[in-house]
Amino acid sequence: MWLRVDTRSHTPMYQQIIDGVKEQIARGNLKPGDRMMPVRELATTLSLNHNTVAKAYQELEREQVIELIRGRGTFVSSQSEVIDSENRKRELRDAMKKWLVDAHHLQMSEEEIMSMFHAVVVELREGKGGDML
Amino acid sequence: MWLRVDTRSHTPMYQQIIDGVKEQIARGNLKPGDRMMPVRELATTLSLNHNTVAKAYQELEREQVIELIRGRGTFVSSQSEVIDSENRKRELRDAMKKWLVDAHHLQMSEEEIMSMFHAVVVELREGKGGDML
DNA sequence: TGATTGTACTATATTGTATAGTACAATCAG
DNA sequence: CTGATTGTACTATACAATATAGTACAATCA
Repeated sequence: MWLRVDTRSHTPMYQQIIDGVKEQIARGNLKPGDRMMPVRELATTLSLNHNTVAKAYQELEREQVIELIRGRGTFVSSQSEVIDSENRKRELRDAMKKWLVDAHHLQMSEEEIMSMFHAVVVELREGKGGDML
Repeated sequence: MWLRVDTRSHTPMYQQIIDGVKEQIARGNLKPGDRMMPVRELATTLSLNHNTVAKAYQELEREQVIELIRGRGTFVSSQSEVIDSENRKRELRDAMKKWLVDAHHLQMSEEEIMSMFHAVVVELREGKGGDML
């Protein structure tokens, strides 16, 4: 079906859910208005506690990626974000810097870095067959 | 002088030290053979416990970025890494994917993404005036 | 009404992070 | 050799983040 979490990973499970949902939206596998799995159902599917899933969903709502409606369910937001974009772009820029520093430490040339960058761009642009959600 | 840590940040202080040292090496402000601050001195400078700094240094040594010599001090490694590069490149690729998904969620166009990417590359290439170390 | 769904608690356990203090070992300058 | 410096290695402690478990409540809808 869809999302997988890695229990052994160092990144928290609720964070993995957040990342996975965002990725599926980015891939177009989840579209605005789509209804998502209920917290309890996703929890049992992933062998997690429903509170953990709820935490992920609530963070996604805080970021305006999804909308939580009690009694009805969870839906992908129609205008996923827009807000807060300046702050988040600054964070993005910092993340990119850190990424490049690590790449430099791997002695990657600018050409190597560029080609890896483009490869991932292409993978995301056409690869609907993701392995996450 | 050099490195700063943000106590309120969610990223661990020892991790901030690791990132900062790597960045300074990437910038060329720290060169192979350079002697680094002793753990106790850096600890008091940053108002941290010496064990926290030692942990950061030991992780940097594990990654072969620096060399720790008891009684003498800490030195930037002459051949900083090379090892383990395949695994680390895979991690890098994953990080890049996550980054691009986030960028997509900020509704950044490929052109915007590219220009941010290049801006950071240039900043790292010529910007000796970093604010970290 | 009854099932489903999100929400909100409390309690508990585990892990990562960081501090504090102490002690030891290797190195080097004097 | 002495003494200071430096990295290393413990123990103990505290705190926060993460996750589980269980329960209960509120809104929605068939």
